[in-house]
Amino acid sequence: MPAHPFTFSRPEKLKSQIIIQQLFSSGKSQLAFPFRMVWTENTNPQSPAQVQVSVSVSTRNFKHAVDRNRIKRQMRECYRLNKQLLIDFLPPQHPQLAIMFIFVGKKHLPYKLLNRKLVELLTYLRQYYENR
RNA sequence: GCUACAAACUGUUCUAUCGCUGCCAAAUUUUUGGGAGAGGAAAGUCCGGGCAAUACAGAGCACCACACCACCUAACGGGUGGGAGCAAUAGCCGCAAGACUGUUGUUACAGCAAGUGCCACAGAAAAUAACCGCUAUCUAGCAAUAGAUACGCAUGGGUGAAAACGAACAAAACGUUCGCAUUGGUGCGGCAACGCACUAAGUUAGAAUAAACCUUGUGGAUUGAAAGACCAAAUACAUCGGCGCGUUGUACCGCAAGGUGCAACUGAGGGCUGCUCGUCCAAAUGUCGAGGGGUAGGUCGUUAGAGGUAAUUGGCAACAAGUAUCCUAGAUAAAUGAUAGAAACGACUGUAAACAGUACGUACAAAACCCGGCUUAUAGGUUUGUAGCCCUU
Repeated sequence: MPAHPFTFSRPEKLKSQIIIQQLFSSGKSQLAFPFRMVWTENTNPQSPAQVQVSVSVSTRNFKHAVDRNRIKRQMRECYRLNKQLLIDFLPPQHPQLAIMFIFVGKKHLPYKLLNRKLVELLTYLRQYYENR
């Protein structure tokens, strides 16, 4: 358990193109508007983190980079502040999780709503692994 | 003073909590402290250059770009200054066409006097022009007029963006005069584009069109940082080396040599461990080691540069020179933030005003190898210019 739990540093970011390809070809998916969560278990982890996360906003819905950046930053912030919901629960020997959050909304929404919906998704994921 | 337009400059600030990416210093193996962290366009990716790889004797064709002159620049299709054309406007000369001077705007501003194409609608006709008309001659007729002839006449009409360069006089007909385009000569001024003066020719060439083909001149290798250079796990593989590929029994197949299965022994070697012991795994298409190319991944390229800021000097200016001073982002599924509160400025409402209130607004927009431009977007504020309106003198 790190001293400051609300971090989001490099090992926690999902970057590998190969894992992301796996994610979309064989991952499971859950929708909670305006988010769509795709996740999978990574059996060959490259980093020590238990969960790797990435966020995405489509160019089709948001033409300007400014808008995409802002939404992505807010999504990362939501995850950073709420990730303990999931990580505290997972046992240490559990395989690494790779998660991608995709913003599927067409316009910008208030932060409080984004926060609530992301908590919803994390809670869903937690229950999914509890019931197995 | 207000409004509109154009250009230039500027383009929010602070606090708290929790974070992100480099750097520096401690501590030392993941913590602590310090300090840094988007733009005028970072955008569009439209030009030019650096840089890199590949290609390259030389020449031509094709293709693409550019096109008044001089200068600036690393270079440019960029910039500065100048010239010319065109348009508008004011003044002035002229009967008119048109000329001159000033101001403003504008031009892809070499060639249609090499060839080809095209020229809507209207109109007889849109480029070997004869519809109406006109002239001459002949015929008919008293005459008005009608008809015929001329390879007759571009001079009047209407159409059109344009009608055979334009105008005056005239339908005067192989016109006269004037003006302008164009072509040439001489002199003067200017680096040059070009200008001024004098002078000759002057309807020829449609005084249309080249952001029509084209012609002439000049320039241009191709691909872009996902360029390119280097390091390189695991797994698999080319290659090389060490050790090993054994013994016994039994069953089956086979004429035989031999092969296959099962069991036991041996144990090259490996795992567990810091080492030994121990224990487990392990047998022939084996195992251990070396090893090259090379994948994931990483490092460099990569942020000190045609750099910024001052005043000085030279230049009308773009810009240049030396001097002083400053160091100012470096991510890579891509950091530079999120949330809360306050302030400032503005808007609206109330009010004479101060001021108060507000679920109000604070633009355009995010670096991605680096520079120089161009183009486009931009709330609010400041300055300058132009135009209009109102007030005062």
